[in-house]
Amino acid sequence: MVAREGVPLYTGSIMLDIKFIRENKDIVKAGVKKKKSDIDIDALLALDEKRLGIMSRTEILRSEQNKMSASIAVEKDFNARQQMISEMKLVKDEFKEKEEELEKIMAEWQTMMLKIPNIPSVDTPEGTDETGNQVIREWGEKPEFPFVPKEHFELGKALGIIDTETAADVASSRFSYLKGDLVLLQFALIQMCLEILTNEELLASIARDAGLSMVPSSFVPVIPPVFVRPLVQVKMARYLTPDDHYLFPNDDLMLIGSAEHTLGAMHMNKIFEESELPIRYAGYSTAFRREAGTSGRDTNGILRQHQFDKLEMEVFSLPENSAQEQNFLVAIQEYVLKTLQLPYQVLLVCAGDMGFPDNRQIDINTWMPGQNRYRETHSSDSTGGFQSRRLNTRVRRKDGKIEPVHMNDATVVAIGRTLIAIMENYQQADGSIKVPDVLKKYIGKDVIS
RNA sequence: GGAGGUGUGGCUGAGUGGUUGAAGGCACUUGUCUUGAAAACAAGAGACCGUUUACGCGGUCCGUGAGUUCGAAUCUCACCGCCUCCGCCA
Repeated sequence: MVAREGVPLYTGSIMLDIKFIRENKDIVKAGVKKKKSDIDIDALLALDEKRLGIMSRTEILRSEQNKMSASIAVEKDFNARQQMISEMKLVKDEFKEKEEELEKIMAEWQTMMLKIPNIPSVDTPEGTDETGNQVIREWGEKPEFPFVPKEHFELGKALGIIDTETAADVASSRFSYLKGDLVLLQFALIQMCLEILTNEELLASIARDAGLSMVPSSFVPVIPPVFVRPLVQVKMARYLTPDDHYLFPNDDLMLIGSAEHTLGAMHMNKIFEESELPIRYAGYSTAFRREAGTSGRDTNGILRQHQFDKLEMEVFSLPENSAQEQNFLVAIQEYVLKTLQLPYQVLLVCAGDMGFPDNRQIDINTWMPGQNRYRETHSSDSTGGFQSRRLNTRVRRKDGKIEPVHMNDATVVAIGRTLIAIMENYQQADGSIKVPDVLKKYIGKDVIS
């Protein structure tokens, strides 16, 4: 089922609806172009026409076969029966031939379909890389230091709370030992965020302050598997380049790069009733990333690691509510950063820089004084019905119509980078780090020194 | 790791080669009855693809995939999941 090389073979129903592509050729073409994909929509549609032609011929043959079989079943006369059976043998041969032809075209068709990215929303800016991203909001006062602020790895090493050197000997580069108060800080962050996500009163006020007319229910905390089947990753539209993932071919498994990968797949092949939605999850897991092709970039400290822990939100909602859901998730992200008093900017990610399954992506970059710039700490992906169509996660509307649910995922807190932001923003002249007010109660001290 | 068992529609559960997308029950929807509800009775209800203005028609789906056969839920093989026992580990 899974090819050892390349992308696992997936034979389920697929991605962008082919009907939608047929009927909205120009929209899809423009969207694909905006996303900087080189997939040829005209070629796909031509292939699709061929596919439908062969399909209808196969179905006619199959229909004849079914009718004949039924006749054979009720035929009492032995000779007549034998006669019919030998006739059927001929039909069978032709049928097999057509079916093989169809199979070949289906494989080609599917390969193309899998390569079509989600179409960017209208408000998504044009652009090829992160320079095209638009800052839509900024918050917070950048701290002023009467000294030259240090980077997190200098602070961490001096305080004995980050050890990448031993980790490199034991594991390899891009791993680390987090120690002492930094570990307490991690669990304090997680605890604080889970308290936010399960406090319905607070969630309601976050929604209200963001101008959203919704009464959100609590997020359900989840600890998901960190291993996932490659085929499921294909359905999540997260199996793009095999090099990005840790693969375990002996077990036909791979490590997740985010809790999103196993949270989003929780309801494969499920039809929700309209009244069951929305469903909101908060998943805590370790994320694993090979960081292939990033050698030389961010090599110091814990900014870009092969392994880091992360709390992630995943929401399944009705299609008409998914835009609002994304705004809600971003509002939660901003609430967390405001609570921690960390300056940030909110970016509308441009078409060329956004994820393959996204139709709208919002990133948050948090101020890192040691680097004297904003770095990405949060991401929010609105994938619409793109992933759910592949996963076959649907909703039965009140009028009986069935359609893909919409899916949103977003970071609550990515541990490594958030720790960096705290360390660098809260550092003091002597190299110690003040504990943010809201975290003091979890750690039981005011300063890490 | 060894031995055995098992996988049918939202749930339960019949069905071991021939008009079986699949009996029965539960749940669901709509009627009748009722002041209303319950109960009873009657009828209806799967998903996907193609085709059709529509009614409809055709095809696919009984864990997944491949095979045998004129014909597969039913037979064969592989894989996946679940259960029980033994071993091992926590």
